[in-house]
Amino acid sequence: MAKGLAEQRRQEMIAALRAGGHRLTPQRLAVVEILAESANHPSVEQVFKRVQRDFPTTSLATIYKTMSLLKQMGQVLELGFAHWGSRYDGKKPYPHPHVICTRCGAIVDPESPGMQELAQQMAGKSGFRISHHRLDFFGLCPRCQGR
Amino acid sequence: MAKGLAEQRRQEMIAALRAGGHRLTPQRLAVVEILAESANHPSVEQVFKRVQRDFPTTSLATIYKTMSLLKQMGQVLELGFAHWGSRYDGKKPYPHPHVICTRCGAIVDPESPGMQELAQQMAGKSGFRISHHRLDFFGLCPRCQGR
DNA sequence: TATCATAGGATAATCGTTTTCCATAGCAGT
DNA sequence: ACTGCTATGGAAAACGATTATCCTATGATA
Repeated sequence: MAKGLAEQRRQEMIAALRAGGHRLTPQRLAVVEILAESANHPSVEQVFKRVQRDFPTTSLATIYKTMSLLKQMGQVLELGFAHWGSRYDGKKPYPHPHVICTRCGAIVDPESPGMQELAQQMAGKSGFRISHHRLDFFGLCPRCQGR
Repeated sequence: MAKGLAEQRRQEMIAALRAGGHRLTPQRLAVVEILAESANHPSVEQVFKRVQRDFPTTSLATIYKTMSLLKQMGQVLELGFAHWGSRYDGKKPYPHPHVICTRCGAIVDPESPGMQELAQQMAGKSGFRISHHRLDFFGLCPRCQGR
């Protein structure tokens, strides 16, 4: 929403790239800018097409590589789905709830009340008609914590 | 846990197949039995290997088809992941929280306190060391609700 | 500006899943 | 039980998103 937020995120991502010793190529800067600005959780394909507007020779592989790089630096959040492609969040690269339309694929961020809300309550807030949901926690099980 | 629960789920799945006008083939019955009994959220590959013990000529496609059928009848819950294969829950085929080990792939069902718990709290209960989590709601957005 | 490792581009490879096509076998109805 | 219709199983090809490969080009430093 706020213009300054996108700019701030852009700077943060660029700083992270610099700090990691990565090169600031035009393609990377383009991806960063798109991720910092888009509130619609874009797909790789969508980012690809937008980058192509400025750099027509860009390869899809470059987008994937850049996404992967930003992700492992914690600068983008990947929303991976099993049957459709992944979606990316560069504005809030930390875990937070999402409401997803199974028909058009729209993804919105409900204002997170602290995560201790019920599914039904979230449905009301977003105006979505919730059919089902998914709540996953990732980490190491007791057996695996011993390295 | 209880022996009777698996048997009950098996009966329910068979009844659902009958009600849907689907044939009770040996392969389907084998898949149903495995899903009703396994508490470890098996993958397609795991189900496949177990069915093969009884029916060596079984095809992987058959398992996929059967899983898909049971899923669309609401008799199994699919836990789809973007980068690894899907996992299936035939014991509790309705949305509920899962705790997943990112190292060994173990999946356990924490006793669901009503879903209004924080990630940190769930970590304590399961003994897992949570690194990140995922909370998704699926449904129709306002624009799509108008068919 | 010269150097050199890193990054980009094009394409092939990967992998879980789906589709295709035909032979087989459930499951009525006789 | 027997027959016949149609859904289902089996084998392999197709699929689609993502990843790897390989070579050239280009940032970043001195």
